[in-house]
Amino acid sequence: MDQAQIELVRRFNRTVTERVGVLHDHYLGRDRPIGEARLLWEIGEHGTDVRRLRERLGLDSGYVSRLLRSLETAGLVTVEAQHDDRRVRTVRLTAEGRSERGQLDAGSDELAGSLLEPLNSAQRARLVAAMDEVERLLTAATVTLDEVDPGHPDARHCLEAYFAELSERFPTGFDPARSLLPDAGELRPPRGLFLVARLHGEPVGCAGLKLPPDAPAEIKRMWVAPGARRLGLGRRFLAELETRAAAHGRRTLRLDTNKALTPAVGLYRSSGFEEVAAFNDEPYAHHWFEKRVAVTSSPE
Amino acid sequence: MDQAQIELVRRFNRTVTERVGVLHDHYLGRDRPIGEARLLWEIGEHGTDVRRLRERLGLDSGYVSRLLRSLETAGLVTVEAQHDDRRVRTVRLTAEGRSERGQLDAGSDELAGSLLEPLNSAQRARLVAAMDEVERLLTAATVTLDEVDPGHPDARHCLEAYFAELSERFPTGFDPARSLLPDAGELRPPRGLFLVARLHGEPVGCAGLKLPPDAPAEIKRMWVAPGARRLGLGRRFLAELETRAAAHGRRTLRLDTNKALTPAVGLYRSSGFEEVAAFNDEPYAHHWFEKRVAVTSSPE
DNA sequence: TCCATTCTCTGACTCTAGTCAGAGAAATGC
DNA sequence: GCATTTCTCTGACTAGAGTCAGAGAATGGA
Repeated sequence: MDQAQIELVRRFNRTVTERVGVLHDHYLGRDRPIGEARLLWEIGEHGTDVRRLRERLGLDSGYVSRLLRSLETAGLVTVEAQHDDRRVRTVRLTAEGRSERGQLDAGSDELAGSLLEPLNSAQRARLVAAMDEVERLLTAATVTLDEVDPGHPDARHCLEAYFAELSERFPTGFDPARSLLPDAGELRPPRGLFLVARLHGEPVGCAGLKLPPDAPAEIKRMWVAPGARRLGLGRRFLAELETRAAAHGRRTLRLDTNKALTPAVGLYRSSGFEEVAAFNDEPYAHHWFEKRVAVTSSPE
Repeated sequence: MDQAQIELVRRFNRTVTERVGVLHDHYLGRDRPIGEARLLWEIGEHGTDVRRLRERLGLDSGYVSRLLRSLETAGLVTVEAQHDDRRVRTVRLTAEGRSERGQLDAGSDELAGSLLEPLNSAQRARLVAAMDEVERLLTAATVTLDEVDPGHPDARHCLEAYFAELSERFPTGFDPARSLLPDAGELRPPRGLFLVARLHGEPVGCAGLKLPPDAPAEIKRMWVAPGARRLGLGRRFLAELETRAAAHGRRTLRLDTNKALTPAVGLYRSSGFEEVAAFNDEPYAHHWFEKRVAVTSSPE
């Protein structure tokens, strides 16, 4: 890896942690210890059960219990057993707790403001744009692609969202019954595979690959959640599927798409796909693409 | 301040502290507690005296003493009295200490590498560029401009560096005796003023303003340290001097410069200065600039 | 019905990261 | 030469942030 890049990243880490750290202590580290503050924040407006809280923050059960006791005696939260399972306890903010949480929120705003405050408006705009870029790329780096069964809850979640989006974006709506839908078996080994992208454990995208024995590999149902767009995930799916198709000895990858999905069409073209004549009669397709892929040395 | 910008900065803070924090713990937080690690790092290759160490890290003397004792018994440092002032003690790394410090260094490199590692090379380049921008702008925001006497050590430090740079950059060299040098009194109230820019307390730039009673205000000796360039400091000096000239009731600001200082010439033009005929016979000047400034309502 | 499991809580610890008050040695000012 | 200051060190604390080993209540499954 490039040493100059490493050096720059280190400088960035140093400056950012120093500057943000100092301001963090100033605006947020005043009265309440950060353990309690984090908890207060994570409880949220509508309350949660203790178990989930513990899981999200990765804390010891005894420790959380003690923190909650302390918040309770300070009158910021109420803890009570759930009536359908009296082992599980639910935490809720009191009015006072809500106000304290609001103060934390305001402190975060002030922190952010004080980073921008000394700059003129052109510099602010540049800083914010660069922060956005850093944030997106760091987030992109934490997304994982995992092969799952198309029946997996995460896969189904993505597929439902995908169909919902199609019926919204296609001017004619989208009726699954009219489309050439692969049955689930076609996207499951050995006849295919299905990938789910996850960010912090939550599914944020999917893509399927059909591997028919007598025809080119075919990409189906590629979708990225709106909140996870602009992370280069589409391109990453394509690269991953290409590698996997090659690993299965396929030399051609193809797909069809609807003209309403403009950004997708652009993605395919810029990823080396070339438009070809219709290779199926999918009623919702306007474009058909194909790409030659390099065969890897050791197909599985 | 723009709420959308605030929101973005908050997202940035959250993502960066989370991601960098986790990796920090993973790569650097292993055996040695961070207090000791920070100290080990700050001692540096060539050793320092305890007082300076304490000052740089802002720690209690008792605490530092204890940390040093612990590092000493671990065989990582030696502490001995300075022979010219036996109250002051000097810390030096042993071979073992140097190796441990090297490991911290390597850990920092690994941390930086692991941020880049999951990305493809185009994304890496974009991330590094954005980090550089963020780093520069955050650094720029911590630079202060203070009015000081031109005889102040920080002012003299800057002026020496300035002259050294001129004699290096001018093809003919630079001989202060041949130049039209304002005497120090001209850059000191009431006949003028002198500004020093400081970053973390270190002087990183200067600019003087002459305020002759019978002629336009004139900028002299503007300089920015090489390590502090690209922070918009030149532009900030100009804006500050303009404001101050206006506050003293001046309607015109002028300056002369040498053609070897190309970036400076560009800065003046883009800051609204217009080239005019020579208004003095400074032998080192090739360009003379002037700008009309708006008079503020309440001149001091 | 009863045994295992799940969930929360309590008590008893540990380790960092400090703070504060003073003691003692060395240097400095007058 | 003596008082004052400077610099470092020691002892005695504190608070935060956890960890670990059970105990006890509720629940679920056979």
